[in-house]
Amino acid sequence: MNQRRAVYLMCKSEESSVVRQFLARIGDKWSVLLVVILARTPGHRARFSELQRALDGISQRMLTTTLRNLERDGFVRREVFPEVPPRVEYELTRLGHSLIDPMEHLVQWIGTHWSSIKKARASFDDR
Amino acid sequence: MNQRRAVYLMCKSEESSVVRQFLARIGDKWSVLLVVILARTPGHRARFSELQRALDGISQRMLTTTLRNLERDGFVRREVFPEVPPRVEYELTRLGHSLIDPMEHLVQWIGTHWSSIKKARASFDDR
DNA sequence: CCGGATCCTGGTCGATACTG
DNA sequence: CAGTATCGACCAGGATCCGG
Repeated sequence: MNQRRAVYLMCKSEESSVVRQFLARIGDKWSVLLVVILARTPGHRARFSELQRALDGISQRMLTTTLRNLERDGFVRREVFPEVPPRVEYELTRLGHSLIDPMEHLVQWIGTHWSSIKKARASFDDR
Repeated sequence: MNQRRAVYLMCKSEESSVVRQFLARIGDKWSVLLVVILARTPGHRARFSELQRALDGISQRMLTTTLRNLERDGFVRREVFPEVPPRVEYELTRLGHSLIDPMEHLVQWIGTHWSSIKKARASFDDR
C-alpha cells in the first residue's frame, strides 16, 4: 500500500493535470514506439530513413513532427551532418532513455493482461 | 539489461501493435484519471455524479463514454440499482485495480522528470 | 439521476507535391 | 536524403436537448 502513495496523492493536487499533459503528449500515435525503437537500436542512434523503415506505415510528415516533439521534450537529440546528400541522426538522450524503465512495466502489464482484456471485450460485445 | 527484455522484443512481433492499441484506448483524455480516482475511493466504488464532481471539467457525455469503454475492457463493473431516482455505481474490477501498479511507476517517473521536461521545452522554444 | 441522440468544432493524421 | 507546405478526411470530445 505504501508503494501506491504517489497515485493517491496525484488527484489531490494539480499533479493530475501534469499526468494528463504528459499522456497527451507521449500518448500519441507514434511517440512511444519511436522511443522504444531508438532504445533497442545499437548505440541508441538512427538516421531519419532508418526510423521511417522501422516504424512501419508512418508518413514522412508524422515522423518529422513526432521527432520534433520528442526533441522539444528533451527525449531525443538531433544531429545534422553537413554533407551531400544530407544526413541527420537522432539519438536518445539520458532523459529519453530513462523512459524505458516505466514503459517496461507497462509493456509487461499489457503482456500479462491483454488476453483478459480481449475476453472482456468479447463478452461485452455479445450484448 | 535483463530487465528490459520485453521492450526489446516488443518491436519484433505484432506486440507493438498491441501496445499501440492499448495506449490509444487508455491514453485518451480521461481514462487514466478515472481509474486512479476509483482506485483511491474507499471501497473502489463511486456513483456517476460523484465521479463527475471528482473529474473536474468532464462533460456528462465523456464521462458516460469513458465509463463504457472501461467497462468493455473489463476495468470497471457497472451496477444499476432499480430505484427512483436511479442510482448507478461503478466499481474497479480486479483487472482494473492491477493497472494501478504500472501507472504508479509512470507517475513516479513523471514526478521525477517533469521539471527536466519543462526545462528542455523552454530552451528549445528559445530558437 | 443517469445517459442516449444530435450537432458542431478543433485537432490529428495521411497523401501528395515540392525544395535545399 | 530529409525535410516543408498544403489539403482534406476523420474523430475525439464539448454543448445541448430530451427521455426513462
